[in-house]
Amino acid sequence: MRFSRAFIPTMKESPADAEIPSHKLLIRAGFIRKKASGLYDILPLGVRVLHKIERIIREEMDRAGAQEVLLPIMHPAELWIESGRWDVYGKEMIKFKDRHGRDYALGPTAEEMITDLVRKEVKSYKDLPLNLYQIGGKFRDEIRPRFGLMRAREFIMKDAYSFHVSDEDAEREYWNMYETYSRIFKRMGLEFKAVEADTGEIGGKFSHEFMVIADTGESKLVYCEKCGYAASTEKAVQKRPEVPENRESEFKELQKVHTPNVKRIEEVSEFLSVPPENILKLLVYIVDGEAVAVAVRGDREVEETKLKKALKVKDVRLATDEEIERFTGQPKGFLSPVGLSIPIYADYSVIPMVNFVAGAGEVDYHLQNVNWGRDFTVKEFVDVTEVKGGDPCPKCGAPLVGKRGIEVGHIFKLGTKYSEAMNATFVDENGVEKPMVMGCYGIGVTRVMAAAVEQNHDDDGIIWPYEIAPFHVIVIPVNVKKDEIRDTAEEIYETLQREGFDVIIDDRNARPGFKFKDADLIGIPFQVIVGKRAPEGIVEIKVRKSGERFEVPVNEVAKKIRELLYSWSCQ
RNA sequence: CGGGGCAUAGCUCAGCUUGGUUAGAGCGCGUGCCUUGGGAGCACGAGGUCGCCCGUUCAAAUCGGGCUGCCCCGACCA
Repeated sequence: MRFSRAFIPTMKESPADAEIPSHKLLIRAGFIRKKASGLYDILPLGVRVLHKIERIIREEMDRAGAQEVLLPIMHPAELWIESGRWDVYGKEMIKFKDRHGRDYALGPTAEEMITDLVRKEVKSYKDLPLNLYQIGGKFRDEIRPRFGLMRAREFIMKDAYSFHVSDEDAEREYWNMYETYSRIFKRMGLEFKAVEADTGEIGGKFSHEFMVIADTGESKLVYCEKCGYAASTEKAVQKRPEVPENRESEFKELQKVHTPNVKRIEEVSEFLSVPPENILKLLVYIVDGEAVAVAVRGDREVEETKLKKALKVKDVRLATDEEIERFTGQPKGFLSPVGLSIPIYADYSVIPMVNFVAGAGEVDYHLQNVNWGRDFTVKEFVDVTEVKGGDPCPKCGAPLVGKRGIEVGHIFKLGTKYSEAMNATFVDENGVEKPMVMGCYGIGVTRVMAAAVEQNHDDDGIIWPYEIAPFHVIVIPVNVKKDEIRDTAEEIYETLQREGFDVIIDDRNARPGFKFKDADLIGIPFQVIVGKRAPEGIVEIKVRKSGERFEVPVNEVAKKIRELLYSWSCQ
């Protein structure tokens, strides 16, 4: 590719509506352009990266025994009605009618479509297992598209669905996909972590998310370097503490203290010189329409996904100030568990607490030496607070590491939810008809591109991992008007291409600084700079990632790049 | 959908508070000169129904109302 002919519109300034590095840089470096909220044009450089990502996915999926298909993105409503998701999925789906007035949707995911295909064609256990995948456009009318490609309304996804005769076989395939995904993200050169995840709407026994580690990630995760435990904070569990022996013997007398205008935990902590760990935080939640109190240790935060699961409810939200007063008869900021009329669920973190501080149920007063069991009744101890870095691992007790991540892959065991709803059955070796057991496995292809940038960039621009870079090498003649420089650059360009590298030559008649800036911004791993020493047959290789520079003879450029690549792969 | 903000040249933004000549700058774009190891310089030039509609006024980018689009904060997810 010749830069002078390439459609690579770079720019010096970031668009005003871009917030995070990947969004800014992908636009500045000419990979994408915004069409409308959550909709992006993918430009040639972007397409090159996506193709590379897709190629790795295809190779690994095929190797794992999956087969590629391509289903329509326009889904007939009947299938979604049949699975019961036409209304459940609701506003997230783009729905429309054709000229005959029939309902359709643009597919946000394809369980129905694939199940319909398989139920029609597969009747016997002899045809199972089956793992089918596709790579293509998906549409979700997100409530709030944001962060560029990270949460777009139209995006590219690899979605795979597997069908099995038994739960055991579905589980075997689940772990097959787990290994496959690990290989995929490793090959892409990304730092990632597979974590236990909440199964959400889909349900099922377990599920893993694949997170690309990045500070700007929307998801939080914790992992244990000692035993390997890793989980999304929506899922990460706390070990249930033992109730201390003879705790009653430590109980002190309940006391009411005047705490004028002291509401927040930090304020209470400071005013009474009590650490937050010995203050009870009481929150009122509306769960499926009913008010409940949730008690947690003062330094902990409620994780609503866990709360939802622990209480086995669909909807969870914090009560408004008005609702708090109405349901508890107590003022916000001084809520007391003592004499509270609504049920109190207490987090595990409350179990070991003794003689703690809590609100007194009236303005400007707190209670000291409060004890659960004596002063109020806990309806149930539940695990509902967010696990953080530093907390003990629930498996082995070692301190957990906390990180932020970008969810780029998710694998689920679906069970028979869709096969039962849609009557996808097979006949087993005993002639018995059974529903197929399913699994599903997604990778956000466009999101991977954004995540890769989020994880690999610096002040000058993108730093692509070699495997998914739009080009491996950019050849930069510093002055195309000087024959020796231009000719040497052209020679290197052709040689590298012949040697199998993806290479672009910056043959534009521009000043060197201008070209260097573009090369850094676009993030091509190797820059071959052809300058002053070209007449002596010496050029410079600059490594984008490290900034290292090497002077090498013209005929050893490919060799040197190979050496560098080899040394990286050994790390 | 709730809360907040923005909308002026391709991009980033001034001007608006206190209405009044021909609406500006930098970057980018075109032409010429000059320049070639980190987004050079000079000259000339093109480019705008000031998001849309309604209103107030002798007069609206500027004041008021409505609409639309976009962004940020919460519930969703690859």
